[in-house]
Amino acid sequence: MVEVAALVGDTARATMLSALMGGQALTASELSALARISKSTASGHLKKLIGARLLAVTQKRRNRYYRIASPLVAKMLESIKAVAALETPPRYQPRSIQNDRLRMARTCYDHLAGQLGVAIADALVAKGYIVLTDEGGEVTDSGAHFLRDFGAELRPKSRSRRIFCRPCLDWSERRYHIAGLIGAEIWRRCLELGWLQRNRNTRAVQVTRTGQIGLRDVFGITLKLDSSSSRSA
Amino acid sequence: MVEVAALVGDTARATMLSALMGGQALTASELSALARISKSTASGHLKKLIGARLLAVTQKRRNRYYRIASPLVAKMLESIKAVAALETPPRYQPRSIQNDRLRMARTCYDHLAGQLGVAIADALVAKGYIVLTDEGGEVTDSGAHFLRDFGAELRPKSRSRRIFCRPCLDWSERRYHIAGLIGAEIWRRCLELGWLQRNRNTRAVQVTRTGQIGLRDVFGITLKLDSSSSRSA
DNA sequence: GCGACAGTTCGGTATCAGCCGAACCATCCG
DNA sequence: CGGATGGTTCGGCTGATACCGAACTGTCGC
Repeated sequence: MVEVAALVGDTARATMLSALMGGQALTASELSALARISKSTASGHLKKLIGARLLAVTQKRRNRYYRIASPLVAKMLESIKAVAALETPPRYQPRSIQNDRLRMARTCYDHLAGQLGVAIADALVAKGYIVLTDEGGEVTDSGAHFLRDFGAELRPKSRSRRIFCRPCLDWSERRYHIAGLIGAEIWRRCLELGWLQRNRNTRAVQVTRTGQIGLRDVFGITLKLDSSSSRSA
Repeated sequence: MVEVAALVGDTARATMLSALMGGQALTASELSALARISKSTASGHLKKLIGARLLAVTQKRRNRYYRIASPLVAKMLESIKAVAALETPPRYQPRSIQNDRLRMARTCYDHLAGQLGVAIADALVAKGYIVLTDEGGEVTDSGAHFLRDFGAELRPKSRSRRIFCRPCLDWSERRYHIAGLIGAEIWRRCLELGWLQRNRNTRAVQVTRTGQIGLRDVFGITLKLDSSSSRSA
């Protein structure tokens, strides 16, 4: 336990892990650049993270692509971030276009987060398609129908008839969005439909023109795309 | 995020936090003894943990009682422990009566864990009283009936009709047990009935004579109380 | 083969954070 | 009041570890 936390408890390593929480695999060089440390230092850090099985790596051509080793690790990082967000006084970080983009829409390992993630969760709850509390979530019958129409693959993993969806506390919004199988499927499908696009080296997500229309028509979500985010309260 | 993880990433502090995960509030002296550090060092650590809102403190007479600040923090520690347990090669820690007791039955913040916790979860699942997957859990109608008969208070927090129960990955058993509202209620009721007893300064839980009978009759659980735990695979 | 690029290893430096004991403050109890 | 107990603050010590540059390995593409 100590070792794991200590690994996350270093700025350079935490930066790398955060970047990888975007869900994309990144190379050692990219990670060293993001963390603003020399390649040699980064190499050492990555070695430790691999050793502790927080990261996994695959060699492709002459690059080594690092990624979060498992959903369990992702969940842990989520929960650490959630606690850290609580602790931080309400708005300490300076506003910047970068931060605003992240607050707007970003990926969280394998699902959507930020205002968009929360908006989708809210919309589905409002329509009675899912039930979501801080202890758990579930897709209703009508919700399963709707999501299947949307194009999501909803095989419940185990034998259980129910399709659960895990709530994930959003550090920027302090509200829940949808993680787990359902969250991953929604994100996958949005990509597939060309509604959303990811940018390399950042967790921020772009909403395309068709995406704006689609999100409005299907989910009933209208996005205020200018950085007029309120953050009130 | 870094700060929070760094706080947990120190042996002395992690020991204290682990002890407090037993659910009981402990004094500074007790914590310093458990972590085997001087009072002055412990005082410094506790100050930091309070500052970061990982712990909360209440003064009672001339003692200061420290406790985990919130369920969110508890959840975070759980998840760190879960990852750490995966990483650790299967059975590195030496067997001891202490460890065996902990593996047998212990508290995890506000609910039961260890073989007993898993056994209860298994029993409830087998009888169709709850549904439990790695993404979430829920009490069925018959389960709600059963648990109410048992004496648990089952008010769903929000308006939603459903009663969720959060699954918590057990580091010693590598299986899920029941956390959240339901888990807390079961533990509370077991204490109330005198089935279980807690020991000061340890997370290990004692099963009383009546507890053995009650667990067998109500939940259908027979406990092998000798330390013949298998841990096979 | 030969630059160019990706990544690791090694040696040396320096900072940081944990640790303790002693002194100190506060509360309790006889 | 005075000794005992619980806890914090302070100053000084020390070990751990993050950091870098330079040298090295290996792979790619021309």
